[in-house]
Amino acid sequence: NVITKYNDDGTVSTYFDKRKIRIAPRSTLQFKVGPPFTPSEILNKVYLNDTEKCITLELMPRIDRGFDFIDKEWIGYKRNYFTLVSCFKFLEIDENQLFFNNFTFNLNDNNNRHQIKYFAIRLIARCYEDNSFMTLVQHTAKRDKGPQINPQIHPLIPSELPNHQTIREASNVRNKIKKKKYDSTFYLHRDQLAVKKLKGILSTYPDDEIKKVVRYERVQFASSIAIKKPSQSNMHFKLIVVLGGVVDGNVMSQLDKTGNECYDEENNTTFVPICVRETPSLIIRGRSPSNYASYRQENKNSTEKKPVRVKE
DNA sequence: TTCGACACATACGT
DNA sequence: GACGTATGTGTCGA
Repeated sequence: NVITKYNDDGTVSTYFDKRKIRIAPRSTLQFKVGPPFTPSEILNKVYLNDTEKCITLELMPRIDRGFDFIDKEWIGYKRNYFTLVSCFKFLEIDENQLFFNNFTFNLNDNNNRHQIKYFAIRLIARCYEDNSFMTLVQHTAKRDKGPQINPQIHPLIPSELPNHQTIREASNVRNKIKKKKYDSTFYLHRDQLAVKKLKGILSTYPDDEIKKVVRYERVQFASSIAIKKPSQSNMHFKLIVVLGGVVDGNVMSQLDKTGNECYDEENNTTFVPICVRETPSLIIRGRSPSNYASYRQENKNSTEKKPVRVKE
């Protein structure tokens, strides 16, 4: 009933069917590495400074909660949270060089160059069959008592992806000392840099606290989405991580090949996709009692069977 | 049948 | 170890 798999960092992912087994909500077994992503698909080239030299960007996303591998399919639950984290890297440039060099990056649109103000990542969901957009929502730890938002575009600098265990450990930290411990893993504080005057791309990020890792936590598919097709067969979904460059003005029509709405009217900037990675086909189980371990078929003598509970 | 709202349960973090 | 927190899911009723 349970499949276990060792992660790169020695932690274990346990995949189990919630129709058969119930695991406590705060159990660490709820954390597990999800499906592998497709290789990067490049949508726009990035040029270094004013040269013709192209820079290769590598996206490194990982799912750390919410998807189980059951009967060769990746399964999530509409009512439950998932966690997706991501970083990115330049293949040709060590991230530490960003601090000592005045690198700028550009996108080409025919003969026009657009200087990238900052790199950013966004998360979207689509229907696997017809590519239509699926709304995602994010809660705070307060859930019903807090606000509900759509996953945002997050400015980001290149970094290593923290391992699965680190994401687990840092998921609900309030303690100051612990926060400090993880700070350099997740943030660069531009205002605390020793560099006197920044000139390169770091100077055009919107805030002094710059993320090194995007963490989409407490994400769910919107409760209103349909899980089944009219034929009653399962709908399939995919999660898509997009790395983009944010540039001034509205250049979406020329450079966006993904159909994303990415012009930000308020700031008059455009998120231009650079590369994307997608999950394989995902199934989302709905709220039907048949998707839970407490479910018992009528007129069967199985009523004495209780759902299996796993204690640690 | 589906969904929002509220409730309960239980391991985690402090 | 007590207490508050976070989150899977049970349930009610529109």
